[in-house]
Amino acid sequence: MKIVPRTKMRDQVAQQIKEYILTNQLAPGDRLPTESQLAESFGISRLSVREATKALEFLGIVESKTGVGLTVGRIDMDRIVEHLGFHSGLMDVDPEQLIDSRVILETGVLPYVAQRIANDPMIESGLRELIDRFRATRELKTWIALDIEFHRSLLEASGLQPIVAFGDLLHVFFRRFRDSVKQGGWKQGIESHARLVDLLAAGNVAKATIELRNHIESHKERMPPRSRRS
Amino acid sequence: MKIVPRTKMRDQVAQQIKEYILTNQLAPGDRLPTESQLAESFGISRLSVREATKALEFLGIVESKTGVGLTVGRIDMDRIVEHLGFHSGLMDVDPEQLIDSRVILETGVLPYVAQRIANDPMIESGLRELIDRFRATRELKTWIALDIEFHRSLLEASGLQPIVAFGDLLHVFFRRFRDSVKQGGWKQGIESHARLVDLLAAGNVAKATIELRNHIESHKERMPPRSRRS
DNA sequence: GAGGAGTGATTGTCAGATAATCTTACCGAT
DNA sequence: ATCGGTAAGATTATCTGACAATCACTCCTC
Repeated sequence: MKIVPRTKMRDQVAQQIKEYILTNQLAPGDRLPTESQLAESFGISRLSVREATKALEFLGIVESKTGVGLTVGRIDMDRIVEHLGFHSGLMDVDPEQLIDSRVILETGVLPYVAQRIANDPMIESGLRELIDRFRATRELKTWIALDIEFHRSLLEASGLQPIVAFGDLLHVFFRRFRDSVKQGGWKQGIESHARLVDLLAAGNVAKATIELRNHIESHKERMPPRSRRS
Repeated sequence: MKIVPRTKMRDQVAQQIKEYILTNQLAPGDRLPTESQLAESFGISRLSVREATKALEFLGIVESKTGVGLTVGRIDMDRIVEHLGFHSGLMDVDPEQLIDSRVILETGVLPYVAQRIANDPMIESGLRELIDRFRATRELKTWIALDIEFHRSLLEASGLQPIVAFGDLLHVFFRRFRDSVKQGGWKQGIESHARLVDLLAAGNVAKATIELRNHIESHKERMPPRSRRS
């Protein structure tokens, strides 16, 4: 009788590979042992090692190139977000929570954005250029793309990488509702964005916060037909 | 010369499996074709299918049970966070950005927390119980654990699932510096937490925000020995 | 009718082999 | 002597076939 590996073999292997990287202080690009060496050192077949490495490669933790070997992967948030986004159709997050979370992130960065605008005029001109492109467009499709880009640029303007990553993640969940948002305020949105940048450039963070919060929360009214929560 | 399969076989397979789930509108728990069936329908060997499914399983998109088959997986944010957290040792995020991001998340939820405290006394008592345990402990190790739990409970008290998930993610990045934080204010931290709950219970969000911001930012002074940025 | 043994289906793991691709070193031509 | 190409070695990519482990279900027995 064996208390056996409740955890599957490949998970253990994946864990060991990760620990190997950590204990040896490997940096992205560094080489890992070959599949055969790993298999031998772990005392398992090469196939199990492969399944583990393939899974890790899928996550971007390692990279494998034919004829070269395994290397430690570079961070690749996009890849994670892509796969996570797949779940957006499956997981039911309360739409209102998504909006509230967005409010927290975007209004939270405003003080930092205002400060960086004061020190670097390029940031303001970048945002204003986006608004000009807003006013030029007539197509709904491009308008949506610009809207996404604007809000992302806002987060980027804070210089806080983690927040930008969180924003990307949130956005993926939002895609699910994108259709229901389209009928909403259009020109209204443009002017709101413009006012926001004006207020930020003037250093009026308090009013900018109110402006942005109203802008985002205006989505609440026209988003959830109903939420089917258990 | 062939422009041919730039993308590796298993990535194509993984993509096709994901599309299969989408086009057939499968919900978590629904069964997928067997590995053999997938292999045959894709015209490849079962092993390649396996590598794809194993990778997807690693991400939590599918689940496989011996003797049963493949089923569509349920969302598992913890799993993603676990693997993402691994990158924290590799990617060098500016410690100051981590702190700023924390400030945004935790102060951002305070209005929601205050509102929920007003409606549900259980939330306040939960936080106060944590503080009591703070005062009872003498060990640094448990103190750190409690500190983590307190800040997580704060985010949870907002009822915003996405923000809690982001907080978990941030926390993983923080682990790297945990050692350097330990010498910092100890009793000081307890009292700060206590004051925070008092202010929230009184509905004074503005002062609570200031209290929390100061508390978190106090870490800045004793965190970064140096950052080796390229 | 209920419970247990058996059977089939499916995944888990292994071994071995061949193809594709990259690195490196060697060798020849200029 | 230097440059370029080619061949050999190394390593991953993929396939074939097989056997073990586990689970669901049926059927048989009591």
